[in-house]
Amino acid sequence: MDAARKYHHGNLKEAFLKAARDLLERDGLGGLSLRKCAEKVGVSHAAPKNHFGNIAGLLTAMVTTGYAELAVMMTADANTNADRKRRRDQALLGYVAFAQANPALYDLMFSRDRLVQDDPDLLQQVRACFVILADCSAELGWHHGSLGDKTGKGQVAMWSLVHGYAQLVTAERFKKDNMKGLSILDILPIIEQDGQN
Amino acid sequence: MDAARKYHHGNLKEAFLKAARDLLERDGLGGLSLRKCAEKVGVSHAAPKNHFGNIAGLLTAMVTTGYAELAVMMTADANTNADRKRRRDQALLGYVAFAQANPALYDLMFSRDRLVQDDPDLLQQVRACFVILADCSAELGWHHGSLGDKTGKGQVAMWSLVHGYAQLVTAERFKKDNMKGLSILDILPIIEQDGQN
DNA sequence: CGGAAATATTGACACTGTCAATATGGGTAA
DNA sequence: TTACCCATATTGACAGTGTCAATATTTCCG
Repeated sequence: MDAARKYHHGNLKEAFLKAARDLLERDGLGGLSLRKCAEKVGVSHAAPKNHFGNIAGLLTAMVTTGYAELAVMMTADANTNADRKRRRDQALLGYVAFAQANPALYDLMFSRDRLVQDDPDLLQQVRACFVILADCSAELGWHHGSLGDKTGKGQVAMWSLVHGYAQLVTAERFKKDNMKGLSILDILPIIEQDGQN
Repeated sequence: MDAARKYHHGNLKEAFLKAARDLLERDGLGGLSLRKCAEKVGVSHAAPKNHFGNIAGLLTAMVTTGYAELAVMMTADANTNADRKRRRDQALLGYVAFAQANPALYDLMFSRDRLVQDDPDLLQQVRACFVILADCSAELGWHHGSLGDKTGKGQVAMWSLVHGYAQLVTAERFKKDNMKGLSILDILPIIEQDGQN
């Protein structure tokens, strides 16, 4: 049997995820609904019940794929770049690029009340992204020159900085006034020690 | 005429803001609706139309008061503290304290699709908060020891760091694993130069 | 005092997520 | 093949939502 043609529709789950993603980026979170997705896919309005349970399940699944894509964006050319520092820069640029390419999805990825926060798949993908960022922070000389960071300060600082920057740079409200075209690499040297840059 | 007793209800606008605030922190954004607010206040379901237009107007007004409160939290003891550095620390602690005390509101304050983003009152309060943060960043020695920051790097970095930290520390998802009880002042020294701390 | 304006109510509408009941087709064991 | 079970999809219904037009009530002001 063809795996892509089982039963009525075939791969309805992925079709729903794609439809939801399209609607999200086109009309924003407010323009996304289960019934619109169902119409877009061409099934009845209650079809997603079996696959996602409720709308929080659909959004959580979509967000989970978002974290997976984010990890890919951060490690895209990890092989081609032998230089560790350049790899770190590319990871941070990839992070911001993902947020800018998918602003509504990125916002939803940090939503506090639309997702199933303890979903195992979601947590796994989130941790994968955090590990990559932790590697980035390991490149920096914390504690005023002494390498190594056993307290986690550096990881929290890196996570905070890049997430805060991504959130601000993708917000319509701050685009004109404050960001001034600064890239994440422009402000990164501030948290580096000893003039490495 | 008593200003608090005009017409049917009297100060319906503020009553709605208070009801919305209560519902938001109690039940989250998903549990907040115009009709619940109306029932809580004791008026009909279409009453807020005259004062806020639509629900985006109500949320925007509520968020605007949130920014005003945030500014107060950052400058609460600006007079009692003569030391500039301690004032800065108190401002950052106040910022995070506000986010932790009002997690749902803080999240809504950075929402991208539930607010009237170009509301003049909202923008004014946002800018007031940014000015305070800019003052905080002016305390730091950017550009590797040279004081002064004409590019805005420092302001963007400060805004990104404290917002990212506040967002992460108020997210259920990250509370256990990663934050490890670090305060904003713990990670702040990382973006300071020349071992000022 | 009387009209105008602000404010609140009522009723209706389309839209939403969710659920129970039902229908349909695939997979599998006899 | 046949018969059954289960996954999957449909239908219909329901309560809840924001929004609007029409209407009613109160206050304000000339």
